[in-house]
This record gives sequence, structure tokens and C-alpha cells, in this order.
Amino acid sequence: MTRKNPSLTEPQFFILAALMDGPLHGYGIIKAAETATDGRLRIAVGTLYGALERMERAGLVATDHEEMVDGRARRYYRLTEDGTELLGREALRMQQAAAFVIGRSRNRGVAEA
Amino acid sequence: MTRKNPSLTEPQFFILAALMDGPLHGYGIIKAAETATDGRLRIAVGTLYGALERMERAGLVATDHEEMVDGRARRYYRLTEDGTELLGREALRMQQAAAFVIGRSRNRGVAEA
DNA sequence: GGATATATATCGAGCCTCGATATATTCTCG
DNA sequence: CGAGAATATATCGAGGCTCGATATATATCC
Repeated sequence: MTRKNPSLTEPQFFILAALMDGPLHGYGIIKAAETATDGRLRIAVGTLYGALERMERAGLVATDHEEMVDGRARRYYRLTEDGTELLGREALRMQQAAAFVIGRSRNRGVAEA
Repeated sequence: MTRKNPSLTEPQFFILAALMDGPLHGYGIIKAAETATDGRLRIAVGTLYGALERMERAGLVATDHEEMVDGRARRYYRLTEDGTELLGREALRMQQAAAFVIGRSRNRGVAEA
């Protein structure tokens, strides 16, 4: 997040995307991302907790609440305003980047399916 | 490229995209990426040469030819078939990811402009 | 009883970006 | 004419980020 070109990595993007429908806990985020990508993206646990920590520090997500289930804490995260805004901006940026390539690949052998 | 989720980073994506219109040399790639993103993305030289080397090893780009200009070598890179295919696939993946977020953000406060 | 799913957390290896640094020529503006 | 920017390639170290392994614990399914 402190990078000069602060574009989200794929795991980061789908972590934020998973929180669009409301607060979710770590494992739920992994499952949501997997569903959203038809099983393609499996966010590694090490990636998840590291990314959540960094994103919380950066103010993109916040701890919503904590539940106790079977003696273990389950922490729910939610999108902050900044996180929501960044996610929207990133989606537009990706759409433009994709369109740039797809628009130039007509009749030139680049896979379109 | 040896990663499990081999999604391209933004610099990598635009390096490949810059080569769609034909072979180009290092500095030309940086300028092309800058133009393609309306000045937003400025690929750092360290990023460029490191990425080109890795991508050449991975078979995504190849050295097209070398020119001598004022005693200095200027190396032109071109997309390989694998590179072209990967670029097309990445563009589609990004389009889908973007659509997932944009499709869910109607009337929910996520920036759309 | 073993495997799989649910659930959180940490660590090291290694990948990748970035800015700095180095080197060299050409062009432009004052 | 001299300073600075643009053109051009190349390397290095710091630090950011992902990933798989490892650890821990319960519940369920076979």
C-alpha cells in the first residue's frame, strides 16, 4: 500500500471484493474468493492474514466484530469507505487495461474465448 | 512466472501489451505503457529489465533483433505465441474480475466514474 | 481411525517492484 | 556555451507481497 503504483494484487482485490456483501471472517473470505472465480483463485492462508493486516493498517478494511465459536475467536472484517472507493477505482482500472488489450486483438490471433 | 497463481503484475501486463503492435525496445516499452495508461503508469527501469529477463526465460517474449545506434546496442523484443496467448487470457481474467465488482456495486456507493 | 472441512496464526523462501546509481549521447532553452 | 531534459541500457539493494509448510483445534463423514 505504500508503493508508488498502488495497484492491488489479485488476492488483495478479491479480499476486498469478498467484503462487498457485508462483513466476513478470514476463512469465509477465502471461500468467497474461490466461488467468485469459479474455483480458480485459492488465496493462501499466509497471504490472507498478511494482506488483511496490511490493509487494516492502510485503512481499507476494519474489524467489524468478534465472535466466540467453540472457545475460538472469529474476527469479522468489513470494508471501510476508503476500501470501497479503492476497490471501485481498481475495478475501473482493470476494465480499461483489459479493454486496451482486447480492443487491439481483433483478428490478430489473441485468444478471445 | 513459476508462481501457483501466475497472474501478471501491472508492469508485466503492460510490457506485453506494448509489444502487441510489433517489436519494441526497452525505453520504447516504457513510453508505450505510459501512453496506454494516459501517463498513469511509469514502469521503473529496474522493473523493466528484470521483468523482460524473466519473461524471456519464461518464453513470453523473445529478442527480435538488435540495432547499433551511436555505438550502443538497442534490443528489440517481440511477443512469442505463448506471450500473446497469456496476454489474451489475462485480459479476459481482468475483465471478469472487474465485472464482478462493477456488477455488484450498482446503487451501493462504489465509485463508478 | 483417517481424511476432509472449518478456522486462525506465523515463518521463511523467493518473487517482484522501485528508486538510486552509473554511463553516454542528443537536443533544447536560455 | 552550459544546464537540464530526453533517449537509452544496465545493475543493485531495500522492501513489499505471495505461497506453502507448519502448528493447533474441533466437527463431520466414511
